[in-house]
Amino acid sequence: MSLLVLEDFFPFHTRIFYRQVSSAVTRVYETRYGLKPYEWRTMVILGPDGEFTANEIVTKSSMDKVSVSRAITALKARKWILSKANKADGRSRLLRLSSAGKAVYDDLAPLMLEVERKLLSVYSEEEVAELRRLMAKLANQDSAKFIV
Amino acid sequence: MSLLVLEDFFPFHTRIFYRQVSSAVTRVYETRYGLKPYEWRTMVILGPDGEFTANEIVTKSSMDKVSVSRAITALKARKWILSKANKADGRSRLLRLSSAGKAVYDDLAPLMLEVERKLLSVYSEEEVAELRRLMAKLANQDSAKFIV
DNA sequence: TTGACTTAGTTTCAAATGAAATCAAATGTA
DNA sequence: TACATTTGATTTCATTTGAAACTAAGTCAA
Repeated sequence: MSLLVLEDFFPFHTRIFYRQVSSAVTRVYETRYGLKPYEWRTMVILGPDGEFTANEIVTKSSMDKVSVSRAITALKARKWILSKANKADGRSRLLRLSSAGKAVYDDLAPLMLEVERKLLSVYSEEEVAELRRLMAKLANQDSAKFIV
Repeated sequence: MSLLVLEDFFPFHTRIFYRQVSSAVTRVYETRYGLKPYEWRTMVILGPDGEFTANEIVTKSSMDKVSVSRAITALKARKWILSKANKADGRSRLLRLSSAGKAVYDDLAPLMLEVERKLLSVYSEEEVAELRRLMAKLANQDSAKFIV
C-alpha cells in the first residue's frame, strides 16, 4: 500500500525551497524599482553592454516569449532600453540598456549578488557546490523522461 | 567589480530546477482529471480519511487561503469532497473526500509517487538524502534573514 | 519569380492569482 | 449582557499569465 504524505513528497519541498529563494530575490528589485521578474531578468540578460534580440533573450533566460515581449515594452516605456534595427533580420530589433537602464542595473546588480550571498551563507562552500550540482543534474534531464 | 551572470546566479537555477519538478508532477493530475495544483494539493492533505477545516488545509499545505477556498468550491462542485458542520467552531466546516473523491485519490496517489520515484531516480540514495537535507536547510530559515 | 512554409514578435482572450474588502461567527472585556 | 475585537472563510477587483491567433518579414524549392 503506497502512502502519499505531503510532508515527505519531494515536489512539495521543492516548491517551499523555490519560494524561499525567489521571494528573497524578487523583494529587492520589486521594492526598489517596481520591476517585475520578467523585466528584471531581461535587464540581467542584456547586462551593461549586451545587445540582443527579443528571441535571444527568450532563449538565454528560458522565459516565455509573450512575457519577454511585454517586459521589453515596459522597459522601453521607462526608457531603460533602446532598440535599433537588426541588419541581419528585419523582423527583429537589437536591444540594449540605455544609460538610465544601466544606472538601474549598476545599482541593483550588487544587491542581487548580496541576496544570493546571504541565501547561500547558510551552507558551507562544499554544500553550495553539491547543491548546485544536484539541482543541475535533475534540471538537465529531458523532461520526457518523467512522464508516467 | 561584481559580475552578475544569469547562468551563474543561484536563484536562476532554482527556478529551472523547480519547473522541471513541478511540470512533471502537474502533468499527471492535470491530464488525467483536469485538476489544478491547488485542488490536487487539497485532496492530498485530506487524504483517504482525513477530516480538516479549510484553515487546517492552508496551514498544512502552505498555500494561499483564497486558493484553498476556491479549490474547495471546485472540489465540492465535482462532489469529490463532503463537508459537515464543525461542532467546535460554527464558522468553519469539516471537510473530507467523498467516495468518488477517494477513488480519484486512489488512482492518482500511486502515479504521483511514481513521478517522484522517476524524478529521484537520477540520483543515488545518498544524493537524494543530501538534496533533501540541503533544500530543507534553506527552506527552514526565517525569510527575514535574507532581506538586503 | 512566386507561392508555400517558417520564424520573430505582438495582440487577444480567457484563466489564474492574491491583496484587500467583506461577511459571519466566536471571543474577550467592561 | 452588550459592544469591540478577532478569526474562519468567501468575494471582489485589479494584475499576471500563457496559449492561440495574428502580423510582418525571411527562406526555400520549383
